[in-house]
Amino acid sequence: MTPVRRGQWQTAADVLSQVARQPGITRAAVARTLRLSTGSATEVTARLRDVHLLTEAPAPSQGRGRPTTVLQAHPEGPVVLALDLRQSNWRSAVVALDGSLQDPQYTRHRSRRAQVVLKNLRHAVEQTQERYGDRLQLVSLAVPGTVRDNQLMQAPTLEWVELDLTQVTADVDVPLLAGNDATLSGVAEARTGAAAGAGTAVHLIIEVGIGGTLLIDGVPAQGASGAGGEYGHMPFGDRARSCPCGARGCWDLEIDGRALAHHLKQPRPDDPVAYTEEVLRRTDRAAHAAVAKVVAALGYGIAGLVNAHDPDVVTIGGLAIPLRAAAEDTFTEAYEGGLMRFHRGSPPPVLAATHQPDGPLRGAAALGLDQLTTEPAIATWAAHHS
Amino acid sequence: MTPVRRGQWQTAADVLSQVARQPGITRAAVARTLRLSTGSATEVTARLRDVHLLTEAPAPSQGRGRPTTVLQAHPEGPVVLALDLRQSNWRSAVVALDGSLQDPQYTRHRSRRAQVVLKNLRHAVEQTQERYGDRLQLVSLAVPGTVRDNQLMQAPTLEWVELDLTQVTADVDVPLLAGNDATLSGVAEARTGAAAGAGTAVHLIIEVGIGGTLLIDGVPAQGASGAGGEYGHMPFGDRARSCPCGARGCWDLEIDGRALAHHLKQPRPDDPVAYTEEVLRRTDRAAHAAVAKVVAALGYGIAGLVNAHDPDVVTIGGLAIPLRAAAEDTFTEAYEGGLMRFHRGSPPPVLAATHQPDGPLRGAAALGLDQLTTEPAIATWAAHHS
DNA sequence: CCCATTAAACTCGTCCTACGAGCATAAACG
DNA sequence: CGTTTATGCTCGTAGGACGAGTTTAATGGG
Repeated sequence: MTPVRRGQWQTAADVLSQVARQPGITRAAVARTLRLSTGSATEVTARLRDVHLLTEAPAPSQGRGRPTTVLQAHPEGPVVLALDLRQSNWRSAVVALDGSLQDPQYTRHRSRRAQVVLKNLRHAVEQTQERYGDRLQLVSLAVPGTVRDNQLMQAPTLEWVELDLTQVTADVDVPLLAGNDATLSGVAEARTGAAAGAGTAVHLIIEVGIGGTLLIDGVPAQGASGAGGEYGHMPFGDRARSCPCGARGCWDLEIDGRALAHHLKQPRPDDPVAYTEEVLRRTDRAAHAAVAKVVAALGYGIAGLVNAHDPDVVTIGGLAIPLRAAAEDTFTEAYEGGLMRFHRGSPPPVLAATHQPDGPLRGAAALGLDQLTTEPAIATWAAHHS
Repeated sequence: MTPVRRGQWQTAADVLSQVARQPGITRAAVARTLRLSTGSATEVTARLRDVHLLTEAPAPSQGRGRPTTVLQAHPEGPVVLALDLRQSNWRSAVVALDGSLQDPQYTRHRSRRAQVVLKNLRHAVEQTQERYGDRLQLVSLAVPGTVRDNQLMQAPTLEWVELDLTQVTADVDVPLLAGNDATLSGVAEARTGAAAGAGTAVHLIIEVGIGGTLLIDGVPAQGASGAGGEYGHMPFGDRARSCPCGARGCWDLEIDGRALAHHLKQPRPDDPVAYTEEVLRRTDRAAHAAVAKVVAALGYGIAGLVNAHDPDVVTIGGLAIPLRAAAEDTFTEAYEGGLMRFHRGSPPPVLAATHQPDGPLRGAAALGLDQLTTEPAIATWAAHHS
């Protein structure tokens, strides 16, 4: 409750950010990267230990010299509850400051009705609150749909309409941070996955339609209301075809199972993901041709995004990985053919995402931890913990 | 040369950023926005005065109470030389910490040959160095072309090939910051123009082709090598048409004078800008139809970018303004028709840029000042000035 | 014209943090 | 077992931010 003095916990915040971004980092390594003197490092870690934010464990010795310690989350430290809502199930984990996941849970939906699912999430939040008490600082939720200021605007896979997600934390006095699952999986890739270390990264994931995000230094460009990253609704496609989103010529329509069905002159599939997997298993010429068309549209669109954003790396996830693998040459040709000439010398690599199923959960965890490792958050926590 | 103590000049840097971003701001206003106590404000300004970074002038009194002061750049303070290279001329101005432009100059190219133009710029830099001495901290250069790590990759309007721009500062020991003119005009709009205050903004400018940038909190997303923002080379267009950039179906080809000529079945114009202005002056049906097609492509593409980035506002400059004005309804129809449904309730406004001719210069100045108002830059300056 | 009101500047004691220098310590190496 | 090496620890110093109290310069009412 004492007013926060400017810069008081600045260095401490920097240290915690390091710990959150590189779990298992040692005290000496942190001091080196932050250019801290050993004296300051001693002081900062002592202070962080005093307020229950960190503990230290002896690090395995690396050659000569006095061994250093590994910085770990304090057993009484703050945590984030990360939730990942998916079409047929949802997952949760409690995340400590060093990024470690505790109590991972996996639950299949019994009912897919919005109110039932939200009630289950709310229950999970309440249980976590009971278990962790004041340690629970934030709930970070990944949702497969367009999210705007904690409101779900549309969720085609779940077939939900507009929905207030703050219901999830209605029973507890903890802030909620809801985000799009594709965006969050991009965060995971940019922090600890295939795009780790990239200054600018583009992440794309195909499930039903294509979603993604632009990441700058690991921070997603979420736009004015958090709805950024709807790359599937850029008009890369045939303007004659209209999209359920309301626009026409959307890239989406050229990419997912619906596009395959169109090329194969079949009716629009109920489950575009399963349909795509089915087509990928087929070995006939028609299936190959349809896949090639989709892969070309993918490579071509990615090239456009590379032209626009000049990323260090592009990461792809979901069905994009098997699709590309099914027509590697077609992809490369479309991708490189769509690039501006000066990019061709060293085109940004298009890498498969490494986190895959737990990307959204990891990303939600990472963005949640970002909130905890800000200076004001730490100062507030410290003020309450002697 | 004394090592910089962490956080030593943090508050001072915050104050200077305020001054640079809001020229003419008063000391009291700065203290309020930064939540500084009056005591701290007194100390910080005194320190900044001592090291020749700021001066204070009495502010016109606003009602009761002791009058405050306006924070201004110190007459002996650091400056940036902002340069704006254009097709037929170049401009320069010396920018002080409070954003004030001194010694504005305007020079028409006598020759458009790269080496001649660069020599003139180099001469201007040298003269500024002679006049300002150590006060000159940075040269910030706007160029109409793709810039990558201070190298010009392509400049279609100037018809220059790859070029090392660091030649401009070869005679002086001052860093160079080169950037694309469209990107920099976007910075100007986001800081003090039509997009002022926007968290996320998209800026687009049509001259020869279409360029632009995504701005997040006034900072352009410049990509891995500074070549971001080439929106003209997203494949929004007809894939059958190939673009001089090497790709196909570029938006560029649907937007500028070359597109108008295509629609009017005329040969590719030498000067697409003049050609566009000419067509805009025509009153015949064919010209109107051609303009309408281009305007539709513009609105449609902007909608795609809005879907992808969810900006607070879109700003347009150059020929985009008269083009839209020539077919307002067509634009609105294409723009709103291309938006995802949930954006239609309140589509981001598409505003005319307010800086227009001096946008790139202002943007270059702003990004240059960003460099000077960082904590390490201030600490270094202070160490050298008693 | 003077004094109350108001907003802001100034002064100063206190607290806090980062730093550096010097010293202590725990491993590996020969 | 001493030397080498990297790191941790202690403590004196310096400087900034803050708050409380005081002063100052304007307005506006009586």
